[in-house]
Amino acid sequence: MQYKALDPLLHSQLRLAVMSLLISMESADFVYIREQTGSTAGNLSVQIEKLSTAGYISVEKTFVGKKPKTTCKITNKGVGAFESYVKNLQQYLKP
Amino acid sequence: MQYKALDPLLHSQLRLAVMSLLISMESADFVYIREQTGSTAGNLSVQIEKLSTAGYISVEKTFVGKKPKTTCKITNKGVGAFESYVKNLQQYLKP
DNA sequence: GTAAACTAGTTTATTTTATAAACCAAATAC
DNA sequence: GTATTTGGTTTATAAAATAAACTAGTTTAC
Repeated sequence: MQYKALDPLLHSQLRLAVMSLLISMESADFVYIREQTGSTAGNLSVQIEKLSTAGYISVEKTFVGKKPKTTCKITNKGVGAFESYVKNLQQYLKP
Repeated sequence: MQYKALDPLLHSQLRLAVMSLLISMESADFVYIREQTGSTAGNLSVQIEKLSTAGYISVEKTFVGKKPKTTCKITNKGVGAFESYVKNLQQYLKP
């Protein structure tokens, strides 16, 4: 079979966008990711939780002044998963 | 927002594989597509129906000898949709 | 100072999707 | 003839995405 399976965790528009953002920066906070992806907070919360559970990102919750702040970072595992997802996906895209 | 929406009809592993196959050949029949994509007949039947309803592919049912044969072709609309899907998706893939 | 609105999320419910299982009609194999 | 295979479709179930509702606290406007 020429079409390799695509990691279902990454084959989701929002989760892929989150990973795409995080792969190109050291870390990003919840609000920033929400703005960049144009997602709702609820949806983002769920998808971040999934990526975190899978070990693709790490999530840290702190306070900045009196406001809560959720900061996300991609993990080594996440980088690997993203890279092989992209590699597999390329098969589908080139004619 | 930097991440453009990905056509949900194409952002599905099996439907994308079907479109990927069809974009590089004049036509392909059901059995061939099932083999190449490694999908089950039931799943493929459903996804072909969706692509057909969307006007992304055309489906022709004939008989070869006494056996039924379902032949699929990508439409102009389908080519356009696939190309813009790939274009939008690239944003997510490059760091 | 207190009511209204806003921030930063989480949780729960609903809708949609993907997948699997069951089925059907005809053909071929035994 | 009946068992199996072929080429599918239909229906049921599982999983996912999304939206709506809610929480907990903060800031702003009177």
